[in-house]
Amino acid sequence: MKVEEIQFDVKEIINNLDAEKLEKVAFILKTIAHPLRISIISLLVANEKLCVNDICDQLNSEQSLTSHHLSNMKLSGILGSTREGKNMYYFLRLKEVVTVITCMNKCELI
Amino acid sequence: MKVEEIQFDVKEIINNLDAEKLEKVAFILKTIAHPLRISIISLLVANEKLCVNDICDQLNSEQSLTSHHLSNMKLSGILGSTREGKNMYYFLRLKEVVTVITCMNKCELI
DNA sequence: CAAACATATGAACATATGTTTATATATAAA
DNA sequence: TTTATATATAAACATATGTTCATATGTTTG
Repeated sequence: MKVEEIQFDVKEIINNLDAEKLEKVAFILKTIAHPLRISIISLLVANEKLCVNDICDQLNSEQSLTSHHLSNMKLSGILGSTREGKNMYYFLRLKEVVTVITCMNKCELI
Repeated sequence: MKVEEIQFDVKEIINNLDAEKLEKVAFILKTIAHPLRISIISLLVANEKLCVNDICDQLNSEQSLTSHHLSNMKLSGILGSTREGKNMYYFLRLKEVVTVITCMNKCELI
């Protein structure tokens, strides 16, 4: 796909991005734009669901900090959670996040 | 494309996202994740280059605020600028941003 | 060079976000 | 029902970000 074609697409796309949608997009981007959060999301893309301990172990992150980020992302609708015994399992709300993840990897950065 | 296929792709993708790249991605996302900034970028996708006044007029935004955001985005490498007489023209560094914009519109949000 | 125009910048402030520490709550197991 | 385990939460704090206002800088024009 050539640059001009991409650009044309983008122009089309931009015309359909009303202010309200822009704010939603900004909101979701801002919510995941943090290294630890992206790492968490990465894990959850690969794993379907994980409990807090799993995540802390794999990322070498503190329990409390991790929990804070998980709650925030849950509040924002990025993640869901479900309790199983002592563990709280978090999972992706895929529809909203997968395309963002996919996009991120497409970005050719710096 | 079915969800399972997308998910498979994403798993592949995630495996190639090393920590360094994650931070870069987080950085660029954070930089553009703001309504005014996205609006500015929208304009610049549609227009190739615009001076500060053009942008303020079209977005009904304050000169100083707009200028601050423009400088920040320039510092982050999102935008470039070039002076022509009294005017300072800003433009997109397309390679880094267009795919992000394109992605944003694909996100089916809330 | 003075005035007008376009843009940038610094200071002050408000608000949001991220982090740590300590502690509370929920569940399971002894 | 006490203890251990897993997670959540509140408070305090540090830092980052966004905004406004006033003013400085750069450029053109008279």
